[in-house]
Amino acid sequence: MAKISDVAALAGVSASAVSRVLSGDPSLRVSASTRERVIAAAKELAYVPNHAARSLRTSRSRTIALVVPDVNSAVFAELASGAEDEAASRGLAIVLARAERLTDGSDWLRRMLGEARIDGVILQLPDGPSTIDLESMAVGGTRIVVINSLDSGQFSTVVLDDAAGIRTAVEHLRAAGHTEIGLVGGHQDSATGRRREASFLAVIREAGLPVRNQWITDFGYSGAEGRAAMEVIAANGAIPTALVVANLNAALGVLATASTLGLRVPTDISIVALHDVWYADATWPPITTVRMPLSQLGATAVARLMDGDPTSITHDTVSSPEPVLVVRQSTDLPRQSRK
Amino acid sequence: MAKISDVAALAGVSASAVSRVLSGDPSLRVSASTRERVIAAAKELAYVPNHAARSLRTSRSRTIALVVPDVNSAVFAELASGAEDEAASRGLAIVLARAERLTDGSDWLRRMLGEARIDGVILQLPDGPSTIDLESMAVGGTRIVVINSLDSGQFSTVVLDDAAGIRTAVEHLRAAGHTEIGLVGGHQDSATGRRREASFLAVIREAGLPVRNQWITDFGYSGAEGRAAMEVIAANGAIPTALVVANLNAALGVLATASTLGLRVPTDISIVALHDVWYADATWPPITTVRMPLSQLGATAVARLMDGDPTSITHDTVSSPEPVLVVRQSTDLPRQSRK
DNA sequence: CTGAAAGCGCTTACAG
DNA sequence: CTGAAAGCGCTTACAG
Repeated sequence: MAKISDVAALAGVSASAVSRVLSGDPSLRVSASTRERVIAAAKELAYVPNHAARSLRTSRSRTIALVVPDVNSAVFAELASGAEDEAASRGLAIVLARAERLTDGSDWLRRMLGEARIDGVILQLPDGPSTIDLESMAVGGTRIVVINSLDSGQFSTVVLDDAAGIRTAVEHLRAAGHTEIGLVGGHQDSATGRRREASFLAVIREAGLPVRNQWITDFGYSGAEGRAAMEVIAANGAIPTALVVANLNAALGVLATASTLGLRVPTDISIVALHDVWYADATWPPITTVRMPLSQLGATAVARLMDGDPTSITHDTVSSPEPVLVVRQSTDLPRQSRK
Repeated sequence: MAKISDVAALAGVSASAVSRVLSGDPSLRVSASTRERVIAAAKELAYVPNHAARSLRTSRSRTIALVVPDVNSAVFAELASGAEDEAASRGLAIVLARAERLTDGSDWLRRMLGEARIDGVILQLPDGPSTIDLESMAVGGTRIVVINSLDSGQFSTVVLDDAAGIRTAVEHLRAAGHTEIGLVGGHQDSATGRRREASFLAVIREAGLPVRNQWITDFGYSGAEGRAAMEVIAANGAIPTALVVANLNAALGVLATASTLGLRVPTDISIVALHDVWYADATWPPITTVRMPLSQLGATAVARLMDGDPTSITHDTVSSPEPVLVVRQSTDLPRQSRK
């Protein structure tokens, strides 16, 4: 590959001048013709600055890590797309890693940071009790943005507007006439889980609807945990006429177990889930969801990571575009209003 | 962060010695006590070599790009996991990119390569007519491994054993008594599409079963294309008693459209799809699949990219572990043998 | 066997 | 306003 001295030689100027012209140094006053010669020479040689050299010189890698608990998750693909687009438009590369690289005994992130290979980390904490030593990550002033999990604390955070999502789901059910509404929620030792449950309780109370503890579970967001939640709720006799499921993965488990238990959806129980995915049309019944702005979450996280003062802590909520209800066939009128 | 000269000073040796001890240079004969002092000093200072400096010196970035057409795809998550594990065990980082970064007008990959930011590329071509200028990617001896698409040509390739997968699917159907079997296949201008169709025809003919052109479609692997395929097959009057769907995404579309058209699965038609996903239990009916070794595909691609002579072209098929049939509820006896 | 020195390709204070 | 020079932190041929 051509290097900067090749461009300088072809243009008949110094390497310094080439660097400054190409980087758009505003303090540079060079004649228009010189500038053009430099640009033409760079183009002719298809010059691209060597990343390692620039990185060594500037101490910036222009690379960030995206660390997620589960590449399989319903939310990952859209999140990653949003982050990737924003990163690409800024000339950043995104390195992919699963959260297990962060658990005790793995020095993956420590190495990546120590090697100065990444400038920052976008981190989605796993649901449930954390096995990640967050403190030890805050080494050497590393920029960290925690997404879709924490919403306060010593790290910058970006979260979805969970309250708006939950409200959209509940209001859809209320509009259909439901008054007995349960929640299949996330772990209460994770911030999203607490946030979504608190939002749910607030909306239900505000509407003057009954809150029944046996209609509320907090097993978590996986399909298996959704199954467990449905089993527990069904075992309690008086089951609600509708469920809000705080995550689509769990909702698939809820659907499967409802079917196994002979509960017809939506005839016996209506189900609405947070997060829309492309295959929601192929579940049975096709599941009604609330589409959350995951792509924007990813993009915002990249922006927060790179913009502004690295030492300032910000806590953002992505509230635009608003959650959108996607009505499919898992929600209907409540049982008692049928005949 | 500590640098090599800090370690050298603490250990009382030269930077050269530190570099050689830490990199395990075999030609180095240093006293055991010196070696220990160096290692102890590096540990004490938590020394990690600066990646940019090493990269600049060695002209190796120890980073590879994983370029896939669709992060949303049913196959991506497992593929990425396998690649990531293999990469992490080799101290490589994986940069994520969607194939649209490669289409005309985008110079993303050219930049990444030109900047010497990546050592190689694992590339899954999009299904359908290629909009990617493969030739122009072969710049500066870049290592490229094309996966799950091409199986010959000027680039090294790694593919799944599509023939074994298709055979597993067909034999499951034959064992249930099906003789009228169709294929919902991929585009015939993509290599996987051709490979899977050819395998299907070979197995069907070998079994002495009839081949009917109207039972075979080649719309592609997306959910929407699966819908179109089911519509076309259903419109043809004599529909087969079973379908092999060459990709799970398409199978979800097939299921949805079968339901819309009033075709009961598996009572009226059995469906078996290539690729298993975690949410297959939540489709309706839960879909019978053939699990392909996608994780191994990813790992093998990383190995092929990094090992051996960069200029040699290899064409590999991942045939271990073998495709595994996962029987769920979308397959049953054929219609006529029911009563 | 070990260390001093060169050099990878940039950017940027500094001198002219 | 422009260029020469230093230096980012490594690795490795070379000299001793």
